Amino acid sequence: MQTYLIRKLAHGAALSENDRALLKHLARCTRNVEPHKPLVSEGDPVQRVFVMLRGWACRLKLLPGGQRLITDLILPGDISHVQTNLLGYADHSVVALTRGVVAEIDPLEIPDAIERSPGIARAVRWSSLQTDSILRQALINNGRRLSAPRIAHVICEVRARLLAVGVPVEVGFAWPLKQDELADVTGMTAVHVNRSLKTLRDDGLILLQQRRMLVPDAERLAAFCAFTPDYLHFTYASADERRPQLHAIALETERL
Amino acid sequence: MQTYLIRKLAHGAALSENDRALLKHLARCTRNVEPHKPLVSEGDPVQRVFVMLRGWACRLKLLPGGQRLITDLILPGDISHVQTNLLGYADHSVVALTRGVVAEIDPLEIPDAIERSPGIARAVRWSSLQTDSILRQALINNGRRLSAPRIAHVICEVRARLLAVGVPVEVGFAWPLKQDELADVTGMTAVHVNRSLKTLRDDGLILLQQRRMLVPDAERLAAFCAFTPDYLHFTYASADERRPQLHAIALETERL
DNA sequence: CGAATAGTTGACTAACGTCAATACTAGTGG
DNA sequence: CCACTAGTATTGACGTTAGTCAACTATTCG
Repeated sequence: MQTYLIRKLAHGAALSENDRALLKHLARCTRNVEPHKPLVSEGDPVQRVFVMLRGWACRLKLLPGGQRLITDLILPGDISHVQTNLLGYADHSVVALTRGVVAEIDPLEIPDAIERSPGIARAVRWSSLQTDSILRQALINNGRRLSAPRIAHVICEVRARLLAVGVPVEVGFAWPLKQDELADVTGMTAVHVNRSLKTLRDDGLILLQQRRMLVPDAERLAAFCAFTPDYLHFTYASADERRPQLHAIALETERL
Repeated sequence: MQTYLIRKLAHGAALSENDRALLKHLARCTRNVEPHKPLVSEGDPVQRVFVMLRGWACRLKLLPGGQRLITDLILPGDISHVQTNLLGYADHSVVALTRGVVAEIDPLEIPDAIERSPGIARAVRWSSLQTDSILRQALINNGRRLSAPRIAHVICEVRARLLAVGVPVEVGFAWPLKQDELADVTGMTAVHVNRSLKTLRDDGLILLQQRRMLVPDAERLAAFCAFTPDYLHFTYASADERRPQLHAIALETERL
């Protein structure tokens, strides 16, 4: 169950068997979540660190006018609120986008783990560095790209992040984002997202139906939106670790 | 010289006299910087942590098409690249926007300081939390606001951040951002920034001339763009600490 | 003083938002 | 199995916002 977490952190540092066991132990308290149910609400006291073990979630903030914006997509393996317990309350909400499983970690256990394992210490720092980098990239994406490449970039990023934790994206992958949610990710309106998705489909850049996304030619989509995965900093782990049991899972999910 | 740094960090944690001395010692190596000169270039090896002691800088990333976007404004007291040395290279550039002074800290000295002082440990974590929060707010600002309130929000934020480290904003403050730079902050074009600034001026919300910004009615400007300073998390320090020696500094910054 | 840089303005175009009607889909209960 | 419903997706007509191009003015600096 904690596989995604370990696969993700393995990109940030070499993890020994001990480190992996320690991580599994840390993320031992799991909880099922339902779509659209908030994991954390803005203003709530926060005493836990979350790890997304399965499914998607997002951080979002509300504007006075009732508008929303999704600032981060939280994918399997991602850690949320590493430092937030410092404030004592959440300055943004975290909402599940799919059915899923999260682990809750007592933040008091973390310093101990960090002290015992330099690998974990490094990996956790790397992870928050990655979060920052993704945020900055989103700022650029939303600020300096037209609608279609903007959406394409989100798709490329999600695909790369899923690939990095071992989801077999080559055969298509679950795409839970509704059009209004994608609008809140990209700072657009749902209607315009619809039109932009249509052009991506019409140009054969994506195949999206029944909440499944297939990118027939990843290079072409990346070229279309000038996506380069370097800002994700997925460079540390071995290729093995990045793409495990491809064929096994491919068979499983063959049907589109 | 390190006053801004200490004033800023004092918002994140209570700092003893010892802590302050330690911070001064950490930031002892200072360097003058010139406007538009990069402090760090994307791809460069990074072995230093920077602290902005005087003047403004920014982080920016370039797009293939030659477009730029400024992801962070770095104001006096701000720390840059706390964790980046983990990657070994810079994934974005840092460029000075004004003449100024930066301190360079050897990252190897930081763990020691953190171990010796819980106050500094907490303050540094708080600082990177604030950076994250500012990034998320920028995403919302640029994604869900029209041009004039978007710019107004940047002005409100800068004003609040300067106020928090003791710059006497009530009498007007130095505003080094050229219109094309403000365009890169907000994800707009310079022409449209110009028009939006004009409407802000025409509505009496700001007074901007000769690179000096005066906000005659901060509440009105904040209301105009629905700015609330809570995401900056400037809540820890005492009011004294936040607004020290108003007139003394007024003289000081007049020259900058 | 002239050259370079920054700011301003107008006319026009492209991108995106708004409103509203319609179609599709999945789940529900008869 | 068929309505019925609520949520989601799609499409068109139209309005608004922001971008583009280009001329012109103001400021700065050598």
